[in-house]
Amino acid sequence: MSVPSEFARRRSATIHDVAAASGLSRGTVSRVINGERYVSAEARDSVMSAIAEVGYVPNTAARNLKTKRSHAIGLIVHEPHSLFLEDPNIGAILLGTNSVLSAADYQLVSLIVDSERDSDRVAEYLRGGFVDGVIIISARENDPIGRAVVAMGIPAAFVGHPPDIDGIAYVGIDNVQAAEAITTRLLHTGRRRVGMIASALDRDSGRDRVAGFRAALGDAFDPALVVDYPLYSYDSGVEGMRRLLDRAPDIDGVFAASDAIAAGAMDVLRAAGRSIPKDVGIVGFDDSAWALRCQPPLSTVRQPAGDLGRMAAQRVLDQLDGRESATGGTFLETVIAWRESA
Amino acid sequence: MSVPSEFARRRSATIHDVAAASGLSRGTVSRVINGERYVSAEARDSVMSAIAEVGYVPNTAARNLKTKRSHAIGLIVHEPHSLFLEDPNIGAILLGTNSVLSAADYQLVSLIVDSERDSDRVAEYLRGGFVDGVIIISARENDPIGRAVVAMGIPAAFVGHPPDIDGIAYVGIDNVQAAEAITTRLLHTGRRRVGMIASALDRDSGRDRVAGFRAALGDAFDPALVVDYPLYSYDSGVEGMRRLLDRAPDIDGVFAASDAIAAGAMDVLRAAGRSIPKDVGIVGFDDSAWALRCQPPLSTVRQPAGDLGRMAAQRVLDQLDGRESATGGTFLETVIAWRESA
DNA sequence: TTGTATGCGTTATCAT
DNA sequence: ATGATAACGCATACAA
Repeated sequence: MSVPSEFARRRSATIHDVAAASGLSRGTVSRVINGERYVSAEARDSVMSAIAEVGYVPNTAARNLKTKRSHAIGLIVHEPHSLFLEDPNIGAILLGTNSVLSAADYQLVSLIVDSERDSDRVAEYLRGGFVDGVIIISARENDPIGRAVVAMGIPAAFVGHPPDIDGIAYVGIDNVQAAEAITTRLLHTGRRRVGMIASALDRDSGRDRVAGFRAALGDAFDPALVVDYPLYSYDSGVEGMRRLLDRAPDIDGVFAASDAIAAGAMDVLRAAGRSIPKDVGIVGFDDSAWALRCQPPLSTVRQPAGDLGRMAAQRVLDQLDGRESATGGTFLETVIAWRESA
Repeated sequence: MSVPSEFARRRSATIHDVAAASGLSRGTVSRVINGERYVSAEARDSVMSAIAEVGYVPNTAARNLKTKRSHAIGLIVHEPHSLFLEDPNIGAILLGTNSVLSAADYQLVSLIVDSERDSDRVAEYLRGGFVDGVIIISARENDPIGRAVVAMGIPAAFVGHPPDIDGIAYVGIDNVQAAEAITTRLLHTGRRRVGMIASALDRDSGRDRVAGFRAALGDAFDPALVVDYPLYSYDSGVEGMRRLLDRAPDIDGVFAASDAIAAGAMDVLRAAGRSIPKDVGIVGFDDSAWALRCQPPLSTVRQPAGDLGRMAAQRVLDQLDGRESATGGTFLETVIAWRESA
């Protein structure tokens, strides 16, 4: 150990000091601070000026201890290193969540899980009463934190995809419907041999996109034209497009399970001398920063990431007020951003 | 008001319960929990099993109230909406900070400032004793939060660029040196007419990059070949390159103050029929996701964003232990990622 | 080595 | 409408 910082030593004004300065009791001061009824106008005034005079700020630790509420809500981001830096939706979800919580006077606290150790510490943090509720994005199946949250019964909402647990609230998009819609539009441009580069088949989102693709194709569906990779990455797109080209040189349409994948696929197509969209039409998923950077700009499914965040926050707030039970999914509409790649 | 959630009502086991279950006193239990000396092995054992038995978890609010420490450190992200989503460094800083704090068993708590209201609430949050220290990225000059932090004397470190306040710790890169280095390398490729698209001249980082550019050019510096725009964006690159081409059709080298700017400039150059790097060499700054997406890949300055985050965390930790005074800057080395655009 | 007692700053329940 | 007082769960100085 060493010298504690000067900050830690400092004592700031308490209700006690305010009471002394105003000549009223601590009870009355507390009532004024919490805006309760049954306080005279004059009492309120003198308390207010006493507060200003002594520079009082409420001590949250004490208040939390007493009320068992922290007025803070945690947002747990559980992404592997690389994806975290690349995923365009995380930032938007964050901002959306923050806007709703901010309006309700809750403090958003984001917690990053980047290691086993983090996982444990975050679980501890949650149990410590630092937060009244929690939003979890991109939970894995079999996630220890997810299970801890359920076990504790803390108000929560998952965003991204439904977890493998019952009795939990979640918000997401309808991946089946969205995939089917954009594939259908791709078909309407006259494509005959359409393939898919799928990804993350260990998650509902990944599986559902394949299901939608298949539904759109109907009888024309050919399993040989679907390849899949674990990660929604540019590299997966490169690999996948090569395989697809190998299997079906006459391919004229591609549905990529993410924009990053589409970007990789497009570079391979270009290198193979195919022109887009003349020879091959391609569509993606996410409407991320990749989409506009592609040449030509990519047609893609827009995820309402901000709304996802807002909705998740709202659902936690509702549970907090006992207005809602912690169960069931909410699905938000996606829209297709139709550009020049198909 | 409405029905409070069931969670809020729940009471979990306390030290009291553990004491009862183990037949020891609350004091001894507390000592075991905090790993203090002077506890017998048998006492420790029975406390441990009692903890497991009753499912005890420490109440952080109570502990904070008593110790005046929260073992949490805040990371304040103060970026305008759009930049927040685009800036590639923020995620890396976040991860770097988290790794150091995690190892020291501190919980990182990220706070987003996205509105005036947020600003106030975050200040309140800091005063509430939720965090023992704070890291602030991309603070503005005249930032109310920055001033609040200084006024409270809470251990802090700024990352990104030095604030306009004295007696504060900050970490950053040497923008002058980095800009000079990459411009020099650009000149060594034989360029004669080299321009710059500058940005954010209201911040040190922006001004320093111009200074470095100028230093590298020496007598060859021509003010007419420097254009500037408020935002480090793709659009600034498009605009800037058009102006530069207008003023100096014979331009053969460009230093863009960010990768996004470089990307915009490259698209304009291509549209104007200039080949890169044959006709014009171009370099950027940041080594962001843009750099690899450019055609050809962009030569650029790599910011050690992860290290910046780690260093900032370390400096806060040092202040917390009284090991360091809260003042002075730390500058980290940049490296140049030399690719094909120049 | 262990137990006892006190206080951290609030809110909330009583009287008044 | 206001004032006294008892918790909240913990750490710690002191006594044993």
